[in-house]
Amino acid sequence: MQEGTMTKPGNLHETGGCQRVNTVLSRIGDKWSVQVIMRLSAGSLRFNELKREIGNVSQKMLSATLRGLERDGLVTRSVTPSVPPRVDYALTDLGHQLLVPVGALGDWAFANIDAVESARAAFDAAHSDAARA
Amino acid sequence: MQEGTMTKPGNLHETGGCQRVNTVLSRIGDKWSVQVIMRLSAGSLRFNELKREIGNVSQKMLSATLRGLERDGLVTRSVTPSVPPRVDYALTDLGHQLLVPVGALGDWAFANIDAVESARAAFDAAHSDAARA
DNA sequence: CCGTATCCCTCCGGATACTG
DNA sequence: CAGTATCCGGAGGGATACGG
Repeated sequence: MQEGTMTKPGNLHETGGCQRVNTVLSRIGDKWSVQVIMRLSAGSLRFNELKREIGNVSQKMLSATLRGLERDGLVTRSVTPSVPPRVDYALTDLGHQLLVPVGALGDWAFANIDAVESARAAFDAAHSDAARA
Repeated sequence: MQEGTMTKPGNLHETGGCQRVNTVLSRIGDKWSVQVIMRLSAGSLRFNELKREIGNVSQKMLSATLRGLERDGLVTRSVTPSVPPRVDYALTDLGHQLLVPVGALGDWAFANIDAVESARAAFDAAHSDAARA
């Protein structure tokens, strides 16, 4: 982490910055955005290809997620007006750049998921101690 | 991003891994976790210190967030049974390690927030074109 | 001081059906 | 194929009041 940005106590009083950054974090945290970004990292995909790959996502949420990502300038939506219509989604430069920190986070999560899950198990066990000495 | 983990197409079929990783991403994405982790990066804080620093968080959400982080093994909760009671929260090793990728993401967000916001403005303008030629 | 409990309301997200 | 529209349940999250 760098000291010169939002992590320094000196500018934490600038709450506006935290709020704005939070809007980006919220997008990362929502249920499908990361999945979509990951799938598109290999190249552009059509709507139903995306839907098939992710598997358990509804059309509603997929289109909503894609619209959100498009709105944020992270993916492009290319319509080919043929019959049947064809729509391709791809990452923008910004989207590819986002892939770097998101990938780092994903790698951390992947590396530490066992630690987190065992911590959860321990915590839950310690707090359901209706049965103990 | 590394090729060897969850980002490789070869193991995307292992949906269980994605699901598990998603639980961690959800914690990052929730409204207060990142703020708390950031504040605790400088050292331990008491409940109301934390609450005051963040400012607009309710007790309910702060305690819920802290319990979640504690459950995941990211923060510790130290009770000093005095009168009045004193409770200190601090990052665990795992929490400090998480700070690295989270900081990277925060830095990305901070660096690109302008691009994202202008993309949003452009998108919104293009889609509220009830008034045009 | 440090929470928990309750109420209440909004938004997320799934299922289904329909349109271009 | 690529969505939109509608309905609906449930989780998220704020305000307030109360307990240890």
